[in-house]
Formats: sequence, C-alpha cells, structure tokens
Amino acid sequence: MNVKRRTQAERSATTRIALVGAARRLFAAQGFAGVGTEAIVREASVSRGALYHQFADKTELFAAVLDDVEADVSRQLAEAASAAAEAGFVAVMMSAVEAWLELCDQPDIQRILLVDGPSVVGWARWREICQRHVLGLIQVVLEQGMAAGEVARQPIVPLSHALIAVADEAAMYVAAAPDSAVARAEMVAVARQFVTALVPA
Amino acid sequence: MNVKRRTQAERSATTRIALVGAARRLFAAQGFAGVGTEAIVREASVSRGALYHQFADKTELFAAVLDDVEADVSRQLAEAASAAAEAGFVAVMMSAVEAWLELCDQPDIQRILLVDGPSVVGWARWREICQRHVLGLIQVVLEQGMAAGEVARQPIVPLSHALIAVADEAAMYVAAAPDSAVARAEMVAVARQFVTALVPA
DNA sequence: GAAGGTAACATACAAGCAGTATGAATGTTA
DNA sequence: TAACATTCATACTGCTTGTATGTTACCTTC
Repeated sequence: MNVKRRTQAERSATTRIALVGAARRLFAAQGFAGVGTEAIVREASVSRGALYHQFADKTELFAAVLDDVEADVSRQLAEAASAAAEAGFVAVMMSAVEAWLELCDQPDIQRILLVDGPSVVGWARWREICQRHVLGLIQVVLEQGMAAGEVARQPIVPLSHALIAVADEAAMYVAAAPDSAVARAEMVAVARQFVTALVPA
Repeated sequence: MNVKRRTQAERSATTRIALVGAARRLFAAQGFAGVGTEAIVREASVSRGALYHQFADKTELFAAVLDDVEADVSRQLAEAASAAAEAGFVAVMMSAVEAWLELCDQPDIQRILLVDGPSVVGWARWREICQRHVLGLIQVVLEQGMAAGEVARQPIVPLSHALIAVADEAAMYVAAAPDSAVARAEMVAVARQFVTALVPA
C-alpha cells in the first residue's frame, strides 16, 4: 500500500490542526493584530490559500484558536473540580480557582482568551464560546450546590457570569503583579470571600 | 484685535480635542480595527499630518480616547456615589452600580472601555488608566468603609479589582441580554450579594 | 477503470491602511 | 526683523488582508 496516499478529510484535518496550532502559538506571543497571515502559514508549513480555504478570514481562524484554548482550559478545570467533588461546593470552587490561576501562567490563556478574545470576535460571541466550555461548567457546579442546599437559590446564569469575571480579573491581576505569589494569595482570599457569601447562613 | 489670530497652544488643543472627539465617536461605533485614520481625520476636519503630529500612532490616539471616556465615567460615578454618601457603604456601592449600568447603555463605554481597551493598549496599561479614574474611586470608598467599620479589613487593591470586574461583566451582560431590564435586576442582586458580603457580621 | 467532478490547495493580484518623509505656513523668540 | 520652533499638509512606501484564478489530488459514477 502507498503510504503517501491519504484521504481528503485527513489532509484537510491535518492542515486545519497545523493552522490552529501555529496561530495559537503566534497569537499568544504577539497578539492577534501583531501577527500576519503570512507568518501563520509559514509556521504551519502551508500556503495562504490553504488558510483561506479552511477559514473565511483571519478572525474565523482566531475563533477556532479560542475554542481550542477554551477546550483545554475547561478540561483541566473539570479535573480539578471533580478531584474536590466530595469536599463540597466551596472546596470545588476554590480548587477550580487555584487551577485556573495556575493555568493562567501560560500566555495562551491571558492574551488569546482574556485580552484579545472579546475584541476580535466580539463580546457576545466570546462569551458564547466560553458558555460552551467553562461557563457551563460553573453553572453545573452551582446547580449541584443549590440542589445540595449549599448555595442560596438565585438565578444561575448572571451569577456564573459574575464569578467568571472575578476569576478572569484575578488571572490578569496576578499576571501583571510584581510579586505574583502575594497577588495570588490575595486574590484567592477575595474569591473565597465571594464564594462563601453564596452559602446560606 | 484680530479674532482670527490664535496662539499655537490654542490651535494645538483644538485639533487635539477634535481628533479625540471624532475618534471616540467612530471607535464607539465601529471598533478600533474597524475605523481607519483617514475616516477619523475626515470626521475631525483635520489632516492626517495633524493626527500624527499630535499622537505617535493610532494606538496613542486610542489611549487618549480611553482616558477621555474614563474621565467622564468616573465623574458621573462620583456624583452618584456622593449622593448616597450619608446612607453608608452598601448604599454608596449600589448606587454607583446602578449609575454604572445606566452609563453602559452608551456604546462608548462598552466598546471602547470594556471590549477594545485591554486589547489595544494592553491589559496593564488599560487597568493603569482605569486606576487613575474609577478604580481609585472604589478604593477610596473601600477605605472609608473600613475606617467606619462597615467593611472587613483586607487588602484593598485586589478587592477593588474583583469588584470592578463584576461591574464590567455586569455591564456587558446587561447589554447583550435580550431582556435588559430582567438582566439588570439580576445583576444588581448579584452585586448586592457580593457587596454585603464585605460587611462584617 | 476511465472520466467527469469536486474538494483541497497554490499563486498572483488588487485594494486599503499605517506610518514616514518632506515641505509649507504660522506663531514665537532673541 | 530675522532666525527658529511648532503645527500642520501632502505625497509616498511598505505591508497586509482578502480575492480571483489556476492546479493537483482524490472521489464518484458508470
């Protein structure tokens, strides 16, 4: 059999993955506006024609990268959360926060997900992508917490937005702080304060 | 005296103000990347040379616009807060939140301040500009609250960041919601929950 | 298994944009 | 008033995105 012979779908998937991977690295390092399509296709070892065949434009490629990053993040957060599942709502939330702050050492998360994301694809679509991943995760945890009587009954969606906003800001705050260890401890304390505020007296 | 004769500083200030005003309108409507310098100078009735004399580049012009918007916001928030100053910490914070959500009907705030801001000038500088205006305001209120025993003693800076993050997210959430009245009420409730959590038992 | 068709790319091109360089006009200062 | 500085105007260059067109490899149908 001929090793070089590959199906169309395989070829397509390969180049698509190469493009998303290359774009992810470059966007993380230099931001969306700072990297041209030429640099991306060179990094991915494909042609510009391939890029514009796979994606409608540069923004759509970014959206794919965003989805990719979110998928990684939500997978890792889910691990951290489920590891603390037995310890109750506050423990689950706090271990997710710790894991999140850990993840945010990587520039992918900061720049692609938090800084450029809203601006490039628009806020609504940004949060929609977020919704399909980590925001949905939070909402599940909140529902379980309410079912278990650990969280005061209230609308889940706005609450989840507020919580994720705190987490996002915490990540950027820690990243920008001169002493990240101190900043991190402070932000964890603030987060704990807010999370415990949800527990009925 | 000759009416047409004007000092250099006056001329310079006039064109600068015209540029910032025009850029503010256009950035608010179409985003930073969506509007070219040509459109800006046409709207401002000056030449491109004037723009690049006043500002190092397009990004610096955006930074000036950002500062302008922040100044407006902080002024109006300060009014709202001081109007409720007698009613104590929670009332001050909540009236500021109400005023904030009211302000965020305008696209200036949403797009320039919340969406494009971090991406265009970078997160650190974005928050630094914010610090000089509304973030500093929050910190003053928090300090007063702590001094009056209405707020639990804790590091002020990270807490102020967390609070402003909730406010920002609330604004975008309300703006994107199909029924903004409901979304607004929900977000106010969430905010109140967090703010009251700061009051010692 | 051949032929037509289609998906996946490759390349060349056009339009738009940011930033610069150079020059002119108007205040400012010695 | 004459040299100088500031403020602006215009022309130009290089880069980038997106498109239009051509080419190759696979797939389907008979």
